[in-house]
Amino acid sequence: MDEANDQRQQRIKKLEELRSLGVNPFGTHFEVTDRAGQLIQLHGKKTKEELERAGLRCRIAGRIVALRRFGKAAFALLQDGADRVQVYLKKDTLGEHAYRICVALDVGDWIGVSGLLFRTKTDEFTVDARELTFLSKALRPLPEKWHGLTDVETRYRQRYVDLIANPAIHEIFVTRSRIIGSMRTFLIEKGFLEVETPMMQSIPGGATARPFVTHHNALGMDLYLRVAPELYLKRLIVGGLPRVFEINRNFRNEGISTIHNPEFTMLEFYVAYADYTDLMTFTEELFTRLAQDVLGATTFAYQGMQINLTRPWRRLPWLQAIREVGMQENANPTALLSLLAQYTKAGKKDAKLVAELDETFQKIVEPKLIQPTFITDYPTELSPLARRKDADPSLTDRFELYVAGREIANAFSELNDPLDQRQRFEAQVARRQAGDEEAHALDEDFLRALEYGMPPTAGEGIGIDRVVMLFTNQASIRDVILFPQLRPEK
RNA sequence: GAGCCGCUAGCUCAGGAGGUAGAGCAUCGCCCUUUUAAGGCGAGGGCCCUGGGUUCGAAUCCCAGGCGGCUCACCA
Repeated sequence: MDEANDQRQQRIKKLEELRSLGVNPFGTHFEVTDRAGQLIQLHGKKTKEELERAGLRCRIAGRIVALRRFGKAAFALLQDGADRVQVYLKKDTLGEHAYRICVALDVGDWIGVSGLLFRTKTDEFTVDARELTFLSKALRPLPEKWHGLTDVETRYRQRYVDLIANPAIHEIFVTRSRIIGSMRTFLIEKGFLEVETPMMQSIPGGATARPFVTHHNALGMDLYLRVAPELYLKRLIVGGLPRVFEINRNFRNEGISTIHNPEFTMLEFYVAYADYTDLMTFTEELFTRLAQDVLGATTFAYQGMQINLTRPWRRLPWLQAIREVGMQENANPTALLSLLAQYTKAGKKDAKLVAELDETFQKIVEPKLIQPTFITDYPTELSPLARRKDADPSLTDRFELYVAGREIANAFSELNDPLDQRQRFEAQVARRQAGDEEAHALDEDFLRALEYGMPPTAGEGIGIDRVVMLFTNQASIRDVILFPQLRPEK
């Protein structure tokens, strides 16, 4: 009945044919001694004659992604990881029994082959199969060979098909892994200890964001998925671990967009005895290293912009950025000037003015920060966990890094004065009571930890998904997350 | 959450002055032992996202809903 099952029915029929040949369509083991990529690298340049003389045997496995049949022979294109190699299946060579297996093959099936390397008449590097082992049957057809899979919804929902059909997507996630690997190596080289802190927290802290709530049955209590690991990592600094980092998921119960997924990956690291200016240098070094490792260059294109990571990067105080960029871009410079004047007069403590300036910054300044820029000296009002500037306690020793008009990192000298931290928490609690669901809750244990003494410390968070977007030239965060959040089908 | 756009065969897409649906690839049958978008001949395949409405008649027009994309709002 269901015509969606038409091709599926055909494949089930072939599956039964395999069984009748004594072949298990879902096998267990195949000794792989070669990888397609290796074979191509080692022997792919050899001439027809060289290959013939060498008589190289190989044993590979993979998925059939294309199948060109003749009467008594066939060419199968085998996908092995990121690489593809052609296999020649000939009745005379394989024998009657194995060739009957060939007849039951479909695109999508997994097979193992051992054979000899050669070149065809058309000079294609090919494995001439001597043995064929059927490994696993695919009951569903793969997307079409030229256009592949383009439907965005299917690509996200059925990422497994996307990965099969679109090699470029595969490549993005290889790059993602390399970026994270490179970060980890860099940090470990610099003497950091990798740690893991709670994802389930009874008091969600470390960022201004709405948390997800979950429930622990045995404890009979609600828990929150963390919005940031910050407060736990600082407890470790108190505990005497001078350099720690964590690469893990954060969860924020907020809107979804091309740059927001409810769960996202964050690198946070903390350095005792350092301040935020040290971290600017450190960040430049880290990104230079990443770019070199992943792209082999420190300039690259992102969505039509040419990004140049050459050091040093611009450093621009927050207020100055608003004044400079705001005056160029703002449709109403007079209003902005009066806003800035009011703010200065109000002793920089007026929460409403700060909020207005913050809005101006986000709307007008952010999109203009294309080349890597450190925006420094954020108002204390906006930075409840950051150390105050000695010269101006209304501002903090903090920076955010912007690249391609987007916030990539946030860092500051950590507030280690437990009494000041208590006051800041209390201010947050007041905002929470006034209805701000994103304001921090007061974490008594964190304050207790600070009272044991935290050395001067600088800490930073880097949104890894956004870094991956940058280095892989992707416009949407969904294209750098394997399984982005979607509503359920139906 | 709001606006705009999309949803038709397994995949990629046509069709949309209203008359119950087409192509290519894939599938199935026959031929074919060096192809690579293999080829030749033939065939089958559709809850046209869902539910209402208008109409003699709806894939097509109207309303509501679902899912997705983009933009905006909020955030990293």
